[in-house]
Amino acid sequence: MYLYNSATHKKEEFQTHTPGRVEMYTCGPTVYHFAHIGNLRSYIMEDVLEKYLRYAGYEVNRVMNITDVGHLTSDADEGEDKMLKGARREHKTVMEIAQYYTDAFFADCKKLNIKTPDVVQPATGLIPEFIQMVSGLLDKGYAYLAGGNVYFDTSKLERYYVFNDHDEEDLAVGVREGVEEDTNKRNKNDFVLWFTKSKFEDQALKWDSPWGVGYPGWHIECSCISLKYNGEYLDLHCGGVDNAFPHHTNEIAQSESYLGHPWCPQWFHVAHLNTNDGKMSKSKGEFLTVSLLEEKGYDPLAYRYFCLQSHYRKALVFTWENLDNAVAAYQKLIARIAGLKPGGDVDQAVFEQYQAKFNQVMGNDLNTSMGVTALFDVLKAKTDDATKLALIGDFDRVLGLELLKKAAAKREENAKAQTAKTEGGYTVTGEGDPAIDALVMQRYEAKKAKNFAEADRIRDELKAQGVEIVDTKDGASWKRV
RNA sequence: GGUGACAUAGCCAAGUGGUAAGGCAAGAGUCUGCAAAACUCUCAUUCCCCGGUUCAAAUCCGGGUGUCACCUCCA
Repeated sequence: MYLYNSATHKKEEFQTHTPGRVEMYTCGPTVYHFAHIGNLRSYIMEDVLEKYLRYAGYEVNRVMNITDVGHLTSDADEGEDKMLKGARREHKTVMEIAQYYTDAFFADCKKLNIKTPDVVQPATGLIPEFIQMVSGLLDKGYAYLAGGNVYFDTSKLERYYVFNDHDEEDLAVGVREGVEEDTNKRNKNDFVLWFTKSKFEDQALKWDSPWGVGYPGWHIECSCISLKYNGEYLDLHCGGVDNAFPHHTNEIAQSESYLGHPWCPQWFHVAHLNTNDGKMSKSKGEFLTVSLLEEKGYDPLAYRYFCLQSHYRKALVFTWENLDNAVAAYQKLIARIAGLKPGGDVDQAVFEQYQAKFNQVMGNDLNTSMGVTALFDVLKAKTDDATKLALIGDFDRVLGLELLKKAAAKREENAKAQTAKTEGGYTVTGEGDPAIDALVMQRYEAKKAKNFAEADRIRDELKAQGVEIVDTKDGASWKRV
């Protein structure tokens, strides 16, 4: 497969350290609040990537961290810990908050059909390992103590800016009001590995360490968790684009300095979900969650479809109109699949032909938009329904839209309609409610008498009850919607 | 100020040098008393702009412009 690699700025053939096996790491959520649908876009695309890798025959070991400590609102030893902020907002302990939002995160993932990673590791569960790594970096001379904190010395590296061509001189520090430069730092981009001194005194979670009681910096957790569960050679690291600098840059600095050899050659960055005025963000206050979509009557999987229609490396603009567009497309797709008749033999030649095409587009930098198009191509293909259903089921192992399941449910719903009444060649089919059958028949009588006002009145009355009439060739059918 | 990504119809988009896929929306038709649903058809001489290379450019090169992101915590 070919994947765009943000470390080299090129599309490259995907390679693994151990043939056939992918060591994959994905940055997980900071569990101080609900994930918004912009956050979830990344997890959806990573999920599709993981599923495609498995589909393509790789064995995948996917690791994800849960940031439940040490995530400052700023890198400059300033501001508040996000976890603590969340806890204070809700009058709960930090650990209660972490558990609550971790559960909420995975509940959202489930609704979006995002597979839980093979390993999920909360940062607070690995403190001794963090300390060991920080000690190692100090021993090797890559870190220094200043003002009570341990910092990573970026000047010790030959190449620190791996994702872009920053010139240290040009980096703006404290761009935003209220962020002060940390004067303990020797270089502009040095970052904290371990805090013992913080400007806020009531940090809830603290651990003893060789440098005093404190807590880890944000970046160390990902390096350390990956090292523990993926081993010394990581194949693929994923995350949102905003993490490329400084978070991923710092991870590389730490990991390679500690290990003494190259660490992860391939980086997969997902672009943001934007609103009309820039990216969706928690710091802006209002944000959309999966629950909110559900409250508004949206199927979370329609949002997944919305994301798949676009490419992961392209900013996607969220508007309700765009989502409605996706909902219509998703529902039509399901309705068309529901119209296919299950059973019968699969035409192997046709199956392989279409499968190869799907494989090719998905293997081309995860072209999900073309992957979705492949579904429509199958529907239009000149082959039998059994083959079409088999292909759709096969593609959906990667796309994760639960197409067969939804189509089967729809088919079942349609089957509930049973012949209820036939009079004078006019057949009313419905879900088995004689009262409604009678009304539909009354409407027919009114139509026959050219009393269209009455006929429309009955249609409106049924609609108010949530019953939809569909006129057919020789009668009418109704269903509850 | 620096760095990076992106720019194709009303919207989401494919396209990786050979003459603009697909989906949604819209319009027309069939059906219908009308509507809905369904089905059929239509819908970019042109790909942000200006140059260049080439028999041939949305695709390659140079120069602009615009949008977004990162340099603060964010997916």
